[in-house]
Amino acid sequence: MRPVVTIDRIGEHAGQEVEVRGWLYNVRSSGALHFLLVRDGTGLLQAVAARSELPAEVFEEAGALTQESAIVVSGPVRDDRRAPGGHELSLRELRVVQRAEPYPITPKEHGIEFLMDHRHLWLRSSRQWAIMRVRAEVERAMCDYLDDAGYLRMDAPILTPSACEGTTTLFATPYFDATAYLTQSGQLYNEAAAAAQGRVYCFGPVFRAEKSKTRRHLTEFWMLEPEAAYLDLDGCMALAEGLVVAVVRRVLDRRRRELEVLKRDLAPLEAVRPPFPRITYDEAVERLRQQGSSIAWGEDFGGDEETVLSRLYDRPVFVHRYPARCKAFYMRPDPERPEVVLGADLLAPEGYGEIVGGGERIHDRALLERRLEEAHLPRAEYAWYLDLRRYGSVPHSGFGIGVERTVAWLCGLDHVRETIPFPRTINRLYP
RNA sequence: UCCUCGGUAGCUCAACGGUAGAGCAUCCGGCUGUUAACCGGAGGGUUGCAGGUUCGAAUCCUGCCCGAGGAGCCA
Repeated sequence: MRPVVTIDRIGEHAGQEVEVRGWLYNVRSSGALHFLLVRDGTGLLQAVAARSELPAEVFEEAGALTQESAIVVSGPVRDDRRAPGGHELSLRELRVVQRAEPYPITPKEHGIEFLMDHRHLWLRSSRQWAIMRVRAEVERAMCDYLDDAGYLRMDAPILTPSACEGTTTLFATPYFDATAYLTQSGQLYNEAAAAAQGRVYCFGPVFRAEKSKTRRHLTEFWMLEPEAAYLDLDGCMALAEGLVVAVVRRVLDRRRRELEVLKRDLAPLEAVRPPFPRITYDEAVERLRQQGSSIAWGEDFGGDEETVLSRLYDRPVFVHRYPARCKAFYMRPDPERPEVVLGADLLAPEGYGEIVGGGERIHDRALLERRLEEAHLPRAEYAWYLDLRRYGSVPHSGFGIGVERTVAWLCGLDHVRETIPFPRTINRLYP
């Protein structure tokens, strides 16, 4: 009986006759030889059809196959240095499951608009294949790290009654006779969850209706958000540091082949070891000015400032104690310096900018009420949130880490839109 | 919302005031080790839309639509 095998394990079957089920990635022909490059989702395998070894009709059919036709090939496996991947299948039988129509994505260059219009097909090409596998590993590594650290996954709602933080434009959607908003963060619900379970995290899509058109923005993206009771800013930074180190190590360990497909320089990733530098906002402003920036104390950092700062270090860098006016209403002011908050952002190296944002939340009810008022947020909609400060309120912290920005950094991509299967941007809702 | 660049064959681009072209893809033919294979041939166009200038517009002008990069905003 001929075993059905996947290409990633083809090397275990050298000398054996096997069957591979997949799609034709490309075909090259040399008269009496056809080289079929077959993909099956686990890798690429070259199958060779030789005129001298096959019935004429099988040989003809192999040579006439179109790109992305669904095929099942079988024959003996050999080690061959000339073949991509080092293994090769000598074609004995060919079954055409479906002959593909002329495939729009040819082995040549294409523009981003065309590729995004064909995202459903583009995902089959080897770069996108590699990115999706890195993304899946990043998501698993993040969850594994928190699970191992005693955090319980407890997801937050996506449909919410109001703006979580009141700082950003939200997508509105009809909700029976009312209006619901797509969540921009699970943060507030996480605080309720942390009071119930101690250490929690949520993981899911979040939505921003900002008309941002940059390499680091999507309207729909995925964020992992841990939150823990009795955790202070230092503990919060230590958690983020441990998480990022674990994710980088895991990807280097298990997705090295994919990073090679992406031609990612591994040296900067190998350098990601604790401890990460921790600088204050004050120090960051000073460093920026040394670099020629005209930023004034109190201004938030834009993409340019983040890029300049992150290039000063060979590993991710924490910037903590931002001016309160730059940050969300719930961030806890530093008791020793109320004009700054006990929050921290983590900037990824190589110019990738912010991937983590978080810190201590206000646990004092009166102070929180005051901050809500200053932010002109409707008190009624935050009644439940204020309740958390009435019943066993404790110091607590948490952060959010953006999956797409993390993946873009690890893969060395210049835009986050390739890190999510079907990106949603200001002018793309299709496919 | 603002700034910059762009829209020509299915795709990537050239032609920049004087007969719309190339490579890839498709189809036909050739080639026993191809690596985005290569070689020969064929088909393929309302030059984003509307108006204007001109003997003549893909090319110059005006408006609009669409996209990309960036700013702002935001994470």
